[in-house]
Amino acid sequence: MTDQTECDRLDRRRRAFIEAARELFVRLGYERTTLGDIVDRAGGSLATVYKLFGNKEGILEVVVFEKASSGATLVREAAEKGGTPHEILHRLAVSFQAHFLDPEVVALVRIVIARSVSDKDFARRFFERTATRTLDSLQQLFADWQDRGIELNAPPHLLAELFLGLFVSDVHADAISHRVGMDNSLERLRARTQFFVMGSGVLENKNANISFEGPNGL
Amino acid sequence: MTDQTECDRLDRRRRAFIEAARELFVRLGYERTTLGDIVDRAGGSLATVYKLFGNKEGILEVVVFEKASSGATLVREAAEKGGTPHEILHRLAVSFQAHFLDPEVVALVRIVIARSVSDKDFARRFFERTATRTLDSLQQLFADWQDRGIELNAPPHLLAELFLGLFVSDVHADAISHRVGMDNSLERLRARTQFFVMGSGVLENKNANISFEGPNGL
DNA sequence: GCGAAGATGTAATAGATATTACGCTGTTGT
DNA sequence: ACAACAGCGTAATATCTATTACATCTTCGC
Repeated sequence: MTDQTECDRLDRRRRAFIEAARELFVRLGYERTTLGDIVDRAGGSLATVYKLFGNKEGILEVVVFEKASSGATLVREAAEKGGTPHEILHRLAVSFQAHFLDPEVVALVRIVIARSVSDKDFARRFFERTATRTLDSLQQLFADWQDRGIELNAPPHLLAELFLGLFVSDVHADAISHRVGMDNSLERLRARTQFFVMGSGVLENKNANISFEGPNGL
Repeated sequence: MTDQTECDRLDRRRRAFIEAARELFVRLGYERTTLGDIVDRAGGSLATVYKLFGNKEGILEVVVFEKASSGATLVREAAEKGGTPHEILHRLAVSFQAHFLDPEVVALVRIVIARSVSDKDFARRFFERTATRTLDSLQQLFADWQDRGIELNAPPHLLAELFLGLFVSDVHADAISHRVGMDNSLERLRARTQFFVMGSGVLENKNANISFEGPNGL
């Protein structure tokens, strides 16, 4: 038994199951997707599914947490490019919108919410790895700005909640209404960034240019 | 057959079924609640459930739409009391928070989202009767203010979305995380209202006092 | 009290699907 | 080429629950 080839073969199977499961979960939801469906689509056999994932929950766990990333990376990237706070916030808004409103992400959120009733721990872990981390990293960002002398109207953690809330409320609407009359125009996004800039008090620091000289542990 | 007493008897049964179903749906979710559970808790019999509601979906429909009210009434009430826009918005924030974060409402939202995958129309109707109506009525409010000479930073419909979003994002967080570390303090609410007041530009109209002399079709 | 309409409780039906068991097949390393 | 073994396909199991059917019991006007 050459471990390498074995591992590859199984790994390919594993990938196939995961892709198929994601596709189906997204389209039909968790409950309505049967293990039979997954096997039909991925090839292979039920026995292998059970060997690899233990049970149906096991596959869901893998599918969800593979896709569930926090926005921390996006925050870092937007901040690293520098510019005025307003510019940074707008960049961030663009990438947040793209990330959170990705139909696959929304579909997985639906599934997590549905499961959260019977498996609170699962949902809590999901929340932790997505929202909580993103909030922390936003809070860091605002705290950094404050340290650099930018005046803010509210404590960083409140601003973090408010900024993220701008997008979460859209995710929620999308999760329920399945994008009826959803407007994702750049205009709308700009208006929201503008609104946040005014509300947070960042506006008054219009000329502050964030560059990278100070110690920056973000 | 005296229609009245018959009607009363059936009605009492109907109420009992609805209450029991709501209690169970909220606690266990829709899928995990069996019609047997409902009958056990409400008394009566399966046959009567089918006579009254047709099938399991029928009960869900009634339970959900009985509880799903729009915030339009809250908007009207808050506006009618008058005061500065800031005061009105704060009153509104208080009642919105109480309404949207009611655990039963959140639980029903979870159910609607879960069902939205297989029954988009159901979810769309829910969205229509809650979010859309509330948005319309907020938009009205802001448009009225504008007509009375209050300057706003953004068009009324955008402000309506943003104001409602302040609460929807909390509902979403609650729906997933089941209130771990949720802060519903009045301080936080005040900060949010303040934030909105700044962002919307209502602040600059600090002295405007909304009274009721003009035609007001809200 | 009586009789009929309607409610009740129980049990049968029927279909779905997670999970397990098992014999078969193709691959792999020698 | 071959022996061992991992994955395959199928079928059986076992349970669960919406829905229907039916015989019995209540209720209520008369």
